[in-house]
Amino acid sequence: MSTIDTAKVWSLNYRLLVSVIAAVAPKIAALGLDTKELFLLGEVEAHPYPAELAAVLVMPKPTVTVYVKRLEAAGFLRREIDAADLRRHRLLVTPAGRKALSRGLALLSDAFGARLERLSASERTALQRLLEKLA
Amino acid sequence: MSTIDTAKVWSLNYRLLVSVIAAVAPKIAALGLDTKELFLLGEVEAHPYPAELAAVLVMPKPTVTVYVKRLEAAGFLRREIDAADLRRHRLLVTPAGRKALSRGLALLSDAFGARLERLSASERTALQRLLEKLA
DNA sequence: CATACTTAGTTTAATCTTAAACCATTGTGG
DNA sequence: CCACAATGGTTTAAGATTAAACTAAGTATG
Repeated sequence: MSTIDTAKVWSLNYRLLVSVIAAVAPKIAALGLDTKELFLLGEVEAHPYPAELAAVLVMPKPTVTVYVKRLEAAGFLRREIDAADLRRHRLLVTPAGRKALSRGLALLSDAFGARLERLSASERTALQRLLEKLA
Repeated sequence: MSTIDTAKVWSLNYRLLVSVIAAVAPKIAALGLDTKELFLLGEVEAHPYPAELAAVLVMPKPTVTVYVKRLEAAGFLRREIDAADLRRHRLLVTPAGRKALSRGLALLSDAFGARLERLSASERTALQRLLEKLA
């Protein structure tokens, strides 16, 4: 595959993601969540500290600070100072946060599902397998 | 695959893109280009009008205005008023723009190359075809 | 223990992005 | 023709994002 084609595949993939996410954004917003807040909330259980979230989500620390503040204000997150290390803020998803998270993920899933209807069943299976190989 | 898993696959895919792009961004910047400017420049030949670019790249018109201005200032793009419709600005990639574009795409291609090496040649072709259908 | 070094998270200030309103031109129905 | 809606593009002003500098806490070294 040529250089140009390789780059094209990825910019296609990128555009696909951006457009599907843009399409669900309003519905996610209705849950009281911004799309990126949703992604962040989805990683809190696995990575309960802001510094870890910044690393995993590939975003700068100040951005995490802002999102965590908003999620906390919205009641989707709580924070506790880690007794063992007073610098660290352990984050906890509240029940309301868990509910919003699962609804948000369902919306995302639906949105991608709709797009996937352009493909046949076997094509969908193939795509999923390819993405899993890459991710 | 459950709802949650579907969403997870796509958010993983999203993160993959973001992190690889973040990794090449400095090299692309050395060409005098921002990543998004590169994506835009790459579509100018196929879609030579700002309104079309906004639609294809899933970005608001004012954003296109800004990027086009910068690309023009950098000498990568020229614009002509369309004789047939005085509202339209036809965009043209300059030789310098073409050079920067192909270098930028090569950088992107290198960065994604490692990932794509996980796939066979035929799998890569299949992936491209599937993404084209979806995007 | 001091001193210097690293890490967690925040603040501030600058930059990037974009919604809303705008102007100019073109298309259209009466 | 002539309102009037639609389209292409820009401006402005507000909001989102983030680099740089900072505070506070922990770690390591002599």
